[in-house]
Amino acid sequence: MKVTFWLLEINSEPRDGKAELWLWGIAENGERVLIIDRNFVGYFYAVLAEGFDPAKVADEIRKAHNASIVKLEIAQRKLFGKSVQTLKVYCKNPDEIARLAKALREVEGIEECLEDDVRFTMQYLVSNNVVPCSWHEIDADEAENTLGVRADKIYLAKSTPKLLERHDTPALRILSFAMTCYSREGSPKPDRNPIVIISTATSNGEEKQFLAREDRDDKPLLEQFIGYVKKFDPDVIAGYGTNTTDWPYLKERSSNLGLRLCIDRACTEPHTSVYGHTSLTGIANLDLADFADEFPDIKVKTLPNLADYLGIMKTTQHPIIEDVDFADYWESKQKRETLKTFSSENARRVKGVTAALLDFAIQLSSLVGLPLDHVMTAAVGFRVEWFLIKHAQKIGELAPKRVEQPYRPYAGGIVLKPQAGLHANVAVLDFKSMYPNIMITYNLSPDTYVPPTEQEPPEGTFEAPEVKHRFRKQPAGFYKEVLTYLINTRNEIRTKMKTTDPKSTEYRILDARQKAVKVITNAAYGYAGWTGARWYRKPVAEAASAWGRHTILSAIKMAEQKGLRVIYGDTDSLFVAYEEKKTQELETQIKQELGLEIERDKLYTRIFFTEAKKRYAGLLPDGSLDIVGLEVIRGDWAEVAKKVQEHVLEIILKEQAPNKAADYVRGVIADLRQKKVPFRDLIIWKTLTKPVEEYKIKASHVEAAKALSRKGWKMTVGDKVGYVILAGEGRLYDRVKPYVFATYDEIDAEYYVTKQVVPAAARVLEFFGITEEELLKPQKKESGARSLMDFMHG
DNA sequence: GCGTTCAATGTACCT
DNA sequence: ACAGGTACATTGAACGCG
Repeated sequence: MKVTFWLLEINSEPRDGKAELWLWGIAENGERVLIIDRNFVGYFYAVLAEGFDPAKVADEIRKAHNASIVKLEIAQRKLFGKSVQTLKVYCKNPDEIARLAKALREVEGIEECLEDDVRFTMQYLVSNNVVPCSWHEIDADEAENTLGVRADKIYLAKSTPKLLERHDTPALRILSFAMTCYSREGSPKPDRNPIVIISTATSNGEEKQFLAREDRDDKPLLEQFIGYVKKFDPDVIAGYGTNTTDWPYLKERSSNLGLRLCIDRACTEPHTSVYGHTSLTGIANLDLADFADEFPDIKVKTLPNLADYLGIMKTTQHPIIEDVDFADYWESKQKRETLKTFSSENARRVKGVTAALLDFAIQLSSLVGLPLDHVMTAAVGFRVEWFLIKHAQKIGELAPKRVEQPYRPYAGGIVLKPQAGLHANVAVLDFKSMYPNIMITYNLSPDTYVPPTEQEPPEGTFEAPEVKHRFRKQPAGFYKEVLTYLINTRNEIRTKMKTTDPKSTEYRILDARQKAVKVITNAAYGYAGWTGARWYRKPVAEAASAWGRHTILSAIKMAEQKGLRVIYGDTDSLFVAYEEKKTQELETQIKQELGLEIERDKLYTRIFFTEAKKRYAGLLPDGSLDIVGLEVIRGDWAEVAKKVQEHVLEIILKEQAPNKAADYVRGVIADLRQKKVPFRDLIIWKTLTKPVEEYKIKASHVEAAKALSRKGWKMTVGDKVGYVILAGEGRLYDRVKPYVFATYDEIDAEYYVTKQVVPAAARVLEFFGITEEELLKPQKKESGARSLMDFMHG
């Protein structure tokens, strides 16, 4: 019979010395189905050296390794665009692939073995064009559920799933949860600290809370939670920080209490898989902490901050409780209620964030071909890479080996020195997807690269400026094909969106899909220059940036010839004193002469530049402020300084009143000294970028991290450490305390005045003749301050 | 021995 | 574990002084 299903998850299971694939899906009628495919045989390619007879080499191999080999095929493939003769070696047991490939590398006539490093499930997906989070049709027989798995129907595959052209998503059952542990000695340890609360919120609107007993016995809690998950039978389980914290904790805690944490659909325990993430058989396990990385605006990546940022739950209205206070809250009768509320709100936050971001994750998964629960944990480079591998398969290109490459940096984009000060009517002209378009235009790709030793091919080459790397004009290279496909696809989606109701589900999915396509498109250049990439070729990235520099420099020349004043520029953007006609002419000329499109992005009513590059603030016609690079948008400055600088910029850009701004700053300084500024505005956050013991110098955030460590808090690389500066003698790093341990009385207000507020304000005001010293003087000084017109350009 | 100078270190940002 | 270009604060050793 024919079964139409949407692929949620995939895993492989050993069976009789072979392996079968389990495809977990949702059928059109809403049934949860497991399709077992026993027909797929894993393989790898043995690339033949030139001049060897494939048949003879194949015979040799058969003789030596007959037991492990199911089938041997002679296959013509491409490697970096070059035609190669290969033997496709099918192995009975996928576990033997790596071993056999290693053995075959020693065989005479075999140059290299490829794709032996692609995991079995991924090989199945890629080679059959089976795509996660997409619909397929398959010919299958229904089988009895003798496996004890949780599925409405089980089928045995009779054919390969056939991908269908549709992008809708079935209604998924989603379980969101949040967990709270009790510990008096820092980070909870599963061998001694109980889980006291687990809160859940499901997609069907149910909310539950599981509590430890009064004696903090959490065995019943765990049993109830496990039972509840089984009963609800989710397709997706979402949480925050679950891969690193919750799942390992739940697993170890269960085991210590003599319980088995079998909540997945095969009734096995969660297993740690590649990328350090947790897999639940038949269920997509989503850790929203991985999603937080998609939002650079969120500086301190916590669940409440993520939910706040997405407008799901404001931290101002639903206050957070710090980890260090959990034990106290649990022990007090009254506070425990607050903690319980906080916990259920966290489950609700998880639910809200999941609802907001799942569309994107699903579309990214279906675009790059990685299963849903892997795609968000995968680093950007791997997302691009899987997309490329999927595409390579379609055109008979082999996935090259990842080869250890020495890191050799190369020149990047050009940044112009800005014309410092205030400007009115400044337009930003941006090159549209500059690097992808350059790669397409000049056919930059590993397979089109012509090394210096090679002769000029008859079809001719594009030669990059400065670096002189050459690329064949024909045929279209791998990157060119992929990027063209991506750009066309995005345009098609965006065209379709124009005729779709913006409130419809379809529109939402299209928008998520075009975003996913954009992410992959924009990451392709970086991928090409990443030494870890399978398709790494330094000249490709180096040529792209060289052409980028050439392009922007040419554009500047053209602008200036037209009398357009260029105020600033960075890599692919030009800031010009806006003149409509000249700007339009420039757009046309650039399109004609450089073959690249530039578009007018923003038009600033006024814009302020410091002397420094990459730092400015502009006022848009709608009255909003765009602040770039300055302290306001940096996560490692105290909030008090950021607020002051933002307000100063607003006064400057909107009212052009530096003295008013200075008075405002003096007011905040006075508040600070009187301790009227909220404590939370004094916290400084910095990331731990390496293990504490590896630092060569004493740094404030490292000292704060050590203090947390001493109290039992586990500090790991990537953690953000929040600390405050205390009054006292000595080096800064000696006057640091994690904010969760500090009281307001200990604070060194003077530090925040002289090292935070004043420098942040002076960064802007110094251009208007107001120095740090003047800001520190209690009274405003009328004389000497010049009129703003003296600072205005044009 | 003490203050000053400056390269090194570290973080976070921009495109 | 996608690229390079940039600003800035703080540390800590070298430096200068005499």
